[in-house]
Amino acid sequence: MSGGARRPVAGAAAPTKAEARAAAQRERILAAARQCFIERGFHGASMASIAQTAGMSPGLMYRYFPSKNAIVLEIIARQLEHSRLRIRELRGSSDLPAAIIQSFRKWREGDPATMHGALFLETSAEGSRDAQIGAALRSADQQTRADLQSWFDADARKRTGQRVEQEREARLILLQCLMEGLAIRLIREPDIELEEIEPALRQLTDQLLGS
Amino acid sequence: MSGGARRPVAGAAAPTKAEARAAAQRERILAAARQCFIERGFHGASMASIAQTAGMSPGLMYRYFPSKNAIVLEIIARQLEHSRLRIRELRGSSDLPAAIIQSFRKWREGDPATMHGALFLETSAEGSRDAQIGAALRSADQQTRADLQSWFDADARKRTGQRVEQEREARLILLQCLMEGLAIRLIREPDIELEEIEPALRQLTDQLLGS
Amino acid sequence: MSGGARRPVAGAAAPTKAEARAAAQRERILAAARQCFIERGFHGASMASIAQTAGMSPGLMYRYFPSKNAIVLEIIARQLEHSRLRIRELRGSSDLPAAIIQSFRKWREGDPATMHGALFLETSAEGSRDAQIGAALRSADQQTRADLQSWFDADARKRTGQRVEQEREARLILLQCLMEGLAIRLIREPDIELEEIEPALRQLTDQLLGS
Amino acid sequence: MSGGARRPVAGAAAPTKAEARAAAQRERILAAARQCFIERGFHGASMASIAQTAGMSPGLMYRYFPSKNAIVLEIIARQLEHSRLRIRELRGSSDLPAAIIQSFRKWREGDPATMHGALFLETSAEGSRDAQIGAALRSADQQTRADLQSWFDADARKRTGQRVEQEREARLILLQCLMEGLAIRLIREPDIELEEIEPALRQLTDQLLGS
DNA sequence: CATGAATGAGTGTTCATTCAT
DNA sequence: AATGAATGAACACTCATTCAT
Repeated sequence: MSGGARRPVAGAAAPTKAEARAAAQRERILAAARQCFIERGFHGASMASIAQTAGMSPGLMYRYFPSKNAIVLEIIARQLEHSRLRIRELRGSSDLPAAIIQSFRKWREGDPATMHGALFLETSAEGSRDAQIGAALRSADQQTRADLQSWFDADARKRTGQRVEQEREARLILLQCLMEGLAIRLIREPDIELEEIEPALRQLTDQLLGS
Repeated sequence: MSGGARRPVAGAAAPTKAEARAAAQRERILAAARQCFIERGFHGASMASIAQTAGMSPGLMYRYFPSKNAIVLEIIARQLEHSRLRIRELRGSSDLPAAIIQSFRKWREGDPATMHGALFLETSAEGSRDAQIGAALRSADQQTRADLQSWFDADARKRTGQRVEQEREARLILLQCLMEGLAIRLIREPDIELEEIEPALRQLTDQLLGS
Repeated sequence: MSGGARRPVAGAAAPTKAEARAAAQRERILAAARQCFIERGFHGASMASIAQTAGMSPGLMYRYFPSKNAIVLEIIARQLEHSRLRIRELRGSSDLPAAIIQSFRKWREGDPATMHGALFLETSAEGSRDAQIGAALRSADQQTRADLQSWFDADARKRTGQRVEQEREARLILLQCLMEGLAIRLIREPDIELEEIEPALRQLTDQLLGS
Repeated sequence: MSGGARRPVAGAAAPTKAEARAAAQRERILAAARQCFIERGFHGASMASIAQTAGMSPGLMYRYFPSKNAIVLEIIARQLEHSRLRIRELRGSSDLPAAIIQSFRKWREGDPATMHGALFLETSAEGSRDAQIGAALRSADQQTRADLQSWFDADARKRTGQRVEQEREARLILLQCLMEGLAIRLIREPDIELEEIEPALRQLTDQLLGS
């Protein structure tokens, strides 16, 4: 990004038409791949099926991605970024549990701007085997934790009398556990009524957050 | 053992030598498959690699399991059973958070009698695509929830002044979320110090359990 | 051919270049399969051997046929069609036996436009086990019978009673043909009523054995 | 068979108990193999299925036959012998067509003492590929021809020109039998001179087509 | 004599990847 | 830029054959 324009065009970072097209093609491929991965898994989805879903030939995909694995990695990276943005959105909210619930609700409705549950699970599993994915996961988790941290700091307005002053880190981790655990729950039991668990969730988050 | 009756006991379950050997072979295969599945995933592990790990020829495995899928299902079934037993063990404990921590500690040390994290994740992901696995998961979840239920009932000794009397179900779900979320956490961040989160976890479980 | 419209003809059946190539590939595969089936049988011929004979990779064949069985069925269908056409050719002939002899001569010389003997036998055998092949055989037999029927109708001209003393050997051979042909018939059409053909059979055997 | 007893037992050719048992085992295997071959074909039937049908272990079969192919060859040899005996039975009959019909009727009912149709076809097909089987077929055909020869000689009694108007269908069927039977003949005896059978064939077709 | 566990080469089939067009 | 035909090394699975018991 830094160090000058890659192509000698007027202006600093204006993409050429070709670059814009290439970017659009990449998006098409990634959208198709995401759909196929959700439906059949990373291993189960074939390049041919992704190509068909993207409406292009298998060969063309190799102009934009060097391998299937590269597509997987890019999908994972994007999903992690989406997850992080989703956490960030919660930060401004004054009613945390309601915001969490609302976020999960959108997520469960298949909002493509959020990480899909099956991909979340499969990515986590793959991360325990593939070093590259594992590193990406740890990095994303650190960032997410930092986001939650600043959120806690902002939210630590007047809160009184916690039974014990605990390590912030621990409470952060447990909040994350709660949310990811809920994610799995909703995959494995799609019929859970989110409204019904909201009060209990509120209680827990109150506890974690402080008062 | 040799030269006499093959079933010298009046009881019902004395296995013949052949049956014992067959059972041992099945165990060898399952142990090898578990290891390969952990290392490479359900789809990534080939029958050849499992056979090699088990120290036998590929063809021989088909004497004990009709297909690779049957092995996968058996692995999943056992892992689910182990998960359930692990929950049960916690029930008798007087110090719940400590027991949870202890359980997770054993689990993280790779105790083969507990469900492996990567398998847990991959099983959950696969369950969202494969109907048979999905059904097994839902069934196991119901049983686990029932176990937790009875545990709650037993533990509902004198507890006073909850801010709001909430639905039991919701609290059960959230406890499960917390634990499963912690499972994922430990896969994705193996360096988390369990002792450091114990106090906060205790706080949450107290909240969920009642007082 | 190049540079212009891909379908320059007003007619309906002008194939594109790609379609023509696909058709040619299918023919190459079928020709190779036919040869391999003749040499080694339906079950004895492997996809690898067919691919090698066709001068292509095994994987490529699956672009044109979904399975080995589909190739077998196509080969059988074509052979049945050829058989039927061969019967039809005879119809116009004024000298039937000469035409039959001529037809068999071409057939024995390996004319690939006629059904190969070994395939004929193996198809008949397989038809007694495989329902799909069995149905194809019965259907083809019905059509052939209908063709022969119309031939009879047209050919029922005046016939005079030759009574030439012929070589014994020839009559022996034909008796054997009759019996073995009847064997095939009864496999392919198990519902034939033997009583109903007895008089005609008697006539023929009298002719063969007799004065 | 000649040259003295193989084991130093009293008497010339009296089989020992062991030999008798071995012969019985061979029969069990052959009977099971015949059934399996009929149901699934030479290639489709596995040694395991034959062993199960015979009620013995796969390994034991190798004590009596060196290979699966040896079983196939023995089955074929026996079937050819049965065919020949069947022809012989016809010889004494005063009413040939009735005897043929009767023979085919028994055959179709699955008389295990006669060659099974599917085996007949498959054997004929296999004989065009396997030199050993081909030679066996040619040898058996020669013998059969010789049997028919003597039969002709004996049966050349006075025959009168019946000229009954018969069912068309029956004549159609027999024409088809004749042609298909000829097809088999030419595969099993490629040296047959078509010209030499033309006159007799003409006679038969005239009979079939004619008034 | 008899078993059946064990082998390993072979089967039909799939699929990531390449490349001539 | 784009195609899709082509490859070939997997894959899951089968089976004739062997051999320790």
